[in-house]
Amino acid sequence: MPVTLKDIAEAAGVTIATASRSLTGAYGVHRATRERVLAVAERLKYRPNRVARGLATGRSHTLGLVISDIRNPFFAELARGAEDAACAAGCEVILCNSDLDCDKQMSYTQSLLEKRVDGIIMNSVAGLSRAQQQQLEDCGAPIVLLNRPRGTLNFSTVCTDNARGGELAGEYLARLGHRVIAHLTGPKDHGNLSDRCSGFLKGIQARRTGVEPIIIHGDHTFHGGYEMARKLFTRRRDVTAIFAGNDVIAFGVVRAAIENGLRIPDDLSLVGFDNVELSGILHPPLTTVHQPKYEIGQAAVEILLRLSKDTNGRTPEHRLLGVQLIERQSCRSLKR
Amino acid sequence: MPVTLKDIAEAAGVTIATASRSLTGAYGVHRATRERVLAVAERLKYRPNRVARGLATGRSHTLGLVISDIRNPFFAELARGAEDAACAAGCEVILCNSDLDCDKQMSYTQSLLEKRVDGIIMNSVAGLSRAQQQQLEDCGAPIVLLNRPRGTLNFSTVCTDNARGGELAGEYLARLGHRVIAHLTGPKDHGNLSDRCSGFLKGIQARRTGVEPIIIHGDHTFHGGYEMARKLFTRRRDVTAIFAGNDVIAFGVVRAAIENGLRIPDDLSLVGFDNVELSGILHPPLTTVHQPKYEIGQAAVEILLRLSKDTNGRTPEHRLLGVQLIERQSCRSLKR
DNA sequence: CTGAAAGCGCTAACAG
DNA sequence: CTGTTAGCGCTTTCAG
Repeated sequence: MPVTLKDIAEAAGVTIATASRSLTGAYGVHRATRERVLAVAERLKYRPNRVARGLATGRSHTLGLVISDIRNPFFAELARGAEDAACAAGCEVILCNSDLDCDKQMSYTQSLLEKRVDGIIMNSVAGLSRAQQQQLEDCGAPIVLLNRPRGTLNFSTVCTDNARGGELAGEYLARLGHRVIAHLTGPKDHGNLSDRCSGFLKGIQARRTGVEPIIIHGDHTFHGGYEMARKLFTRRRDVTAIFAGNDVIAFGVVRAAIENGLRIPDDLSLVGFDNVELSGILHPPLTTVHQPKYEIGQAAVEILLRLSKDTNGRTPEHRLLGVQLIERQSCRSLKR
Repeated sequence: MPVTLKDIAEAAGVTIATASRSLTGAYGVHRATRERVLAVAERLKYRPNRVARGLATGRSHTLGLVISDIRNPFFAELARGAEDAACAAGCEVILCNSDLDCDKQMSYTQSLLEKRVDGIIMNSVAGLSRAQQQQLEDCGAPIVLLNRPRGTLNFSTVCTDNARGGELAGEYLARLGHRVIAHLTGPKDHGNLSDRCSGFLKGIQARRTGVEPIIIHGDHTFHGGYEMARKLFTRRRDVTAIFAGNDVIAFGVVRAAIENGLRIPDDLSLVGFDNVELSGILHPPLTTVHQPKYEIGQAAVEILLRLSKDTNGRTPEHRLLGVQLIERQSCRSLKR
């Protein structure tokens, strides 16, 4: 049976009120008594019951992290950033894998709210019905989203500048002299990927440079990248560069290229997006747009922590994090 | 202000006791009243406060997962298995990254215990002092370890059969006709890796086959693999095969091989361990020992859940999960 | 500065 | 079958 506040109060010859005050470091306790209490607590190896404390204070010092899948290295890195930031602030993080399934997302958030978490980080609410989104908005706990949703929702957001990232990739390939550039991306309505796509179109400046963009939609997975690339190779042998919507798609492209006897970068230039750890390891090392994944997680937690303090004025906060083109060895210039 | 049990009791014209009984589905409630309560709860969108429930019942329906780093794909997969199993049982998982730092490990478990988690999954307690280990043993909550510690500790364990995995790798390479085989592994005292090493030595059956094993210790990371391989290549040009202690080490070997102009599998055969997703994507696809990562996570949660029920007879449970050699294209036979 | 007492929201005997 | 009554362990007024 764990030792409780009552135990240490008795042992120290005070009431549990002063014991509590001493332990929580509140003002208004004689120094001597506080030290006495602390000593007893130490001796008895007292461990406060945070469940009880949570019930009394209404704050659980716990955050919820609802992502699609922790096995996705992007989210693993993000989760690590979030967890480090939470840990530094004395909070814990509950991990939830939603697979972007609406029902799972809703039931996870429901459970988290029942546990009275101080805030929730979520992938995206794009797939949810309007009613579900509304339900989340007035759930009481602050929520930060990992994309930039259209519409004026009452959520905070942390997101990398996807449009700018796409633009960087487009500019870069156009500058290298590529004139037929394919962009392999995910489904049309995927917020982040769509932003990368429009950024890419802006970046190539087709009117001025005469670059022909080929946009292909598919699964934003390794297999999806592989399939999209395979089809592309049979249809358009004149493509000299590909911008993949993310690194994993790019890896699929690499595989398809190898199978088609295309060499990277000699026959085909390739740019990814994310800069997952693997991208630097792969052969050839992938040129890609770096996304500050760890920092996204950190920022989301910071926002949540701040928001969970002012219970009154909860103005949502929005952060757009910068991107960076990491030039490695998967692209070559077509200019002599 | 969230609606409480009291609210719905009043609205339904019963006491909170019957309300509670109706909601928790306990026996001894008239069907009609139960349904009335349920209807009211539904209408008022009642959400039980699990913190309060936890305080009253002593069970939090929360598990702690203390691993070294979620960015390690091995742990990500394991975490996913654990989370899925927990979710299916109506539990949540708190994620903690310890970096295998003793202090962090202890303070995380401390916090988890203060939150009254129903159980904890831990990487390993090998680095902890005897006193710290003892402290964990009588912490009250069941703990399952992800390795097979020496000594008779009061912990449960879930672990893959590392020795058998090493043996499979050794047998395989010897059978292909390799006669000088290097094993690149981590520090000497790393339980799991040591088991793989001894398994490997058993597998090659040096006495019968005449295989010469070369054991090299280093960092069990990409960089470590790269460094160990580089040194090896300068010292022993007669090595024709390498068994890497894990896939990440193997990736480092691949990189070093490329830089040294060695082709895999033509000039060098390579076997990994773990079968991380990447290993099938890499070029050439890596032959490796498959470890059921997802299942480890699942099994650990199952054990914890079972143990957290019988508060009395808590006999630790030990599970050793099978391994499998996944033959891909990173090895070749030296026999004609 | 410290004690007494009222909750936080829910569960679980124990009566009726 | 339902109500009454104690708590669970801690925080936090409100008095003294």
